[in-house]
Amino acid sequence: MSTAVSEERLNSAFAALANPTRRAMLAQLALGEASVSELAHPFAMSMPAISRHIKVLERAGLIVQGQRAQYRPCTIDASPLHEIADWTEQYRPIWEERFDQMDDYLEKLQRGEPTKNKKTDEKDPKNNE
Amino acid sequence: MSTAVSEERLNSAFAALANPTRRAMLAQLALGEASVSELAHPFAMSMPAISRHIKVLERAGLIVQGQRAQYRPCTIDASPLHEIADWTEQYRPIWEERFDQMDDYLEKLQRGEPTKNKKTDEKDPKNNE
DNA sequence: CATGTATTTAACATATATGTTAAATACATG
DNA sequence: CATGTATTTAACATATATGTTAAATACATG
Repeated sequence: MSTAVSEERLNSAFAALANPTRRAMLAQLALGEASVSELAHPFAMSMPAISRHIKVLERAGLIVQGQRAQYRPCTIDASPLHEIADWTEQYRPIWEERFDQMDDYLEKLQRGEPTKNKKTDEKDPKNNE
Repeated sequence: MSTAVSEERLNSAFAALANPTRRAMLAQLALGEASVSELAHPFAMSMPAISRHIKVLERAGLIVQGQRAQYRPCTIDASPLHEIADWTEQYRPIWEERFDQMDDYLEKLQRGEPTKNKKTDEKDPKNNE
């Protein structure tokens, strides 16, 4: 029951989130279910465009689309966000510059990728700014 | 000194991370600085392709590229990852299904987007699985 | 069942992403 | 300075992303 976070799932989730319209839609869905038209409302964009943004979110597993009369109510599914959060947290020691806590971090990385462990003895990651 | 996380920065960071080659490069850079060729090594891909992946990471602010003789050593800059982590954390109450803790969350969202606060009274976000 | 409302699909245009090979550039060095 | 090593740029091909308008589909309802 650990993290079977496939590369593919990260690909599609990151790609879906790279678009501000889709992030705004997610933000709205965080407030509760919404129909396609409701999701469309804030945007100066045709319905087909909206519909496709929704499809992208759905294929990324970020939303689920139901069916109620002629409406397709959308609800958020945050599990891909959870996966992204976990993925990102691996790098926390870096942005916090806590190189002492890097060990667990390196282990985690190595599980996913047998890199050949090079010069980790560098200390200042931004010396040419 | 709060979070001036522009939409643009999120766009470029998410887009950069949507590619598994680039995520693998970041993972390697987390182990320490690496040259372009070193970053290229794990991949069956031409140098120009590698070079462009690096440019994408650089434009997203995820790496900084130096200059040492004919090498362009790359170093990670995790701040966009920090921003993504922060952005993602907003949704934690949702994937943890802690709707009681949703309040702070909603505030945060509302700051970025004056949504018209609809039916938050729904409880089961995945009723059609 | 004709009509209205909600949504998707088709067909298209354009931009961006991702890769290639060949050539250019930049530096180090005998 | 000729040559080798590292990297980028040019020119190109192809796929995917993002948007449009027009038409189709699906359901509700007088």
